[in-house]
Amino acid sequence: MNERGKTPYHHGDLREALLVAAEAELKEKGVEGFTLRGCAKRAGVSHAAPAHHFRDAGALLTALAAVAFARFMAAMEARRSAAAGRRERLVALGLGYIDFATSEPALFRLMFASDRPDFDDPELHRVASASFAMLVEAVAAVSGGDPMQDKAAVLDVAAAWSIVHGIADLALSGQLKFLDEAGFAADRETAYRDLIRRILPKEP
Amino acid sequence: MNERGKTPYHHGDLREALLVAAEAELKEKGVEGFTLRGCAKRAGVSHAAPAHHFRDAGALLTALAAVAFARFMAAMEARRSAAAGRRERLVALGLGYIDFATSEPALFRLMFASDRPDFDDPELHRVASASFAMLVEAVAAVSGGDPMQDKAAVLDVAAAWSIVHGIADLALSGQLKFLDEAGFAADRETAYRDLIRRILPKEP
DNA sequence: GCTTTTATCTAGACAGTGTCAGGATCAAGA
DNA sequence: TCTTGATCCTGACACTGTCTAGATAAAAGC
Repeated sequence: MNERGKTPYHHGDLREALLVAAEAELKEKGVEGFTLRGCAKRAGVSHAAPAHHFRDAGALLTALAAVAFARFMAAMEARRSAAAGRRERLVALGLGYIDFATSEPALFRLMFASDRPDFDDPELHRVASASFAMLVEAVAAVSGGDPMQDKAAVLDVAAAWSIVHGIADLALSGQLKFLDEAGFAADRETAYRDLIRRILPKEP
Repeated sequence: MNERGKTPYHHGDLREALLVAAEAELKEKGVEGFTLRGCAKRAGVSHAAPAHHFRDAGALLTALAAVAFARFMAAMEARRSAAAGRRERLVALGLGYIDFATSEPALFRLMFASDRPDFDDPELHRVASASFAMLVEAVAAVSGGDPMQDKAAVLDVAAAWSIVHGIADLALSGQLKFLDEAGFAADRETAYRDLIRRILPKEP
């Protein structure tokens, strides 16, 4: 350590600092403008330092995608826990999905529309599967059947995921602006709610 | 021209050749691995030659996205014209949407999940709007109201686009494989059809 | 016909990128 | 104290996109 606040030779927790830097880099430059050297500069470290913590740029993005999935699940959980009733909890889960996509577009693109992360990575695969399981569980609570056996329940899962993912991806790329011009500017959420409810299995 | 088949100094139609090369480059390397120099090499031309036809790499991808939208519309039209009945024609349009996404994943990503094309470009904006209009028209034929005025009809458009886009994007990134394991391997199309039908406005 | 203009393409250079090799620094254990 | 291993830096390499200057050929002017 250097006693007078100067930058010490060893960072302390460079791995964590690089993840923070990578997120900032991603938000500012986008997935396609992302730069490993830029991350190193943000973390105040030489351009080759990241290699000691991440094999290459893809590995850093893989780790970042993993923490993004964790926050993604938190966003869904936040909405779900505030809702009452099985149907409303599923709708809330979808709204959380959309919340995350629109508030963290860069991370969402990294997770669902990029080839740079290694999706065979065990940790990333784990959190991605966990978020999928959240959805399956919420759908099962509504439709009744076991979504991994009952053919109709499988379609319920696909329908729920597709409508929510479609809304999220289109909203993220600014392609649902026509909703505002039609009077949904004040609260798009009402519109989203209506859309999600359309695919729910019929009330018994 | 050089009479004995050697490469002439002037290409003849380099602009078109670059678009072909760019498509091959995109399919092979993906949006994030796309290289302008690689396109030049594929077209058998020096690395700086493309500058005379496209301002920069983004302009080439913008032009490519425009031709991709044209083919996108053709894929939807092919399905629609083979279907009978207003509802079935809308479903068919959606299947064409999904057809294109799964058969041309790189182009689809370029069109809907990339920041590299300039979507303010007049030509690109034109074809993108045209494909949107196709969808609006097909929905209007089913729901009755004017989708740009009637609030309910606007939601019908958003619902149709979202479910179809969601299916397309998830299928493209291999995230609907669970459908196969549930018995839809033989014909996913049946599953897609069922999903799209769920969001259609109720039959009168 | 011949010259001049214009469009097209090549060659070379520059800064910036990811990654590799070799050396410097420092904490911790022998 | 000395050695070991982890951490970080400097320098280099082959690439990238883009800029410049010059070469080539087709078209236009006379």
